[in-house]
Amino acid sequence: MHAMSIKQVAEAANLPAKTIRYYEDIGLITPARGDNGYRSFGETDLHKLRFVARARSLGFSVDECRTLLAMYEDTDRASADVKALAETHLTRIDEKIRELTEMRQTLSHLVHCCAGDDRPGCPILDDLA
Amino acid sequence: MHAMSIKQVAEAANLPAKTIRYYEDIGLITPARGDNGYRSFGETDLHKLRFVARARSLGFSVDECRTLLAMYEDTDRASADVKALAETHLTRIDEKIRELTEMRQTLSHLVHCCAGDDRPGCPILDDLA
DNA sequence: CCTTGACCTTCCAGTCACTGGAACCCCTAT
DNA sequence: ATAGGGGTTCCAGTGACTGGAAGGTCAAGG
Repeated sequence: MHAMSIKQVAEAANLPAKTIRYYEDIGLITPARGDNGYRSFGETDLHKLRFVARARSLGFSVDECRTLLAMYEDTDRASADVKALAETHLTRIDEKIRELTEMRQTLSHLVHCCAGDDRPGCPILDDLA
Repeated sequence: MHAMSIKQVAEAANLPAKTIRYYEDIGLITPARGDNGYRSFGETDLHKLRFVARARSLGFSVDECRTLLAMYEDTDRASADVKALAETHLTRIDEKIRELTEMRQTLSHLVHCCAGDDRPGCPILDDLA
């Protein structure tokens, strides 16, 4: 038994303690409690937290993390289901990249056109207006 | 005088009426009021709303839009100030693109590795775990 | 035994930029 | 008179935390 305090598990999962309490609040994890009411995290909790942290870092929403966790625990589900979720997410990422790239394009053009000196005339503001 | 109702100005600025009320709430615009208490938008209001809509579409925060509007109205300010703001924002965009591209990279690799059939084994979940 | 300090607990509020909805007012046309 | 299509306010919710207040718990040191 390696029961951990919230601080220890936070360290181990590389997540703020606040976030871990929040994840319990929304039912992502359900750590045990000691006699004093303190949370007591086991290996399984740590594993889940790391799983979620990784998925979050890949941009999945917390709700998707919940689904992914459920899929991970359901050893019978088809890999196609996971793939579908990941592909949807990939599409979303591509869309965001596209939007940002377009912004970048326009903005970088404007910045390039702006003298950036102490005179008032500014093509950036002119474009916005 | 082309006084407009909120619906008309919303149409003209291509913004939801709700958003325009919100912009008034936070002090971005201060439309006049008619005898019946209805908002009455003039050309200046429309111009500001379009300005903000354009800046928002380039990814500036609402607070930055406020600053940009102030800069636009201050005919004495240096173009360097505007450029600095835009460059900071550009850096932020680049950073986001970088993050998303990294996510995309990892995720697309995983998706590619996943059979996506009715068997349970899935490299995507294996990576998360 | 008492205190100090580090830890833990809960709960409430705030973030950002809206968005939805309820409850109500105004105006015109039928 | 009523129906509709405006308008108004205010309150609550979104996502994923984050900050802070008020208070409980525990081990070590004086």
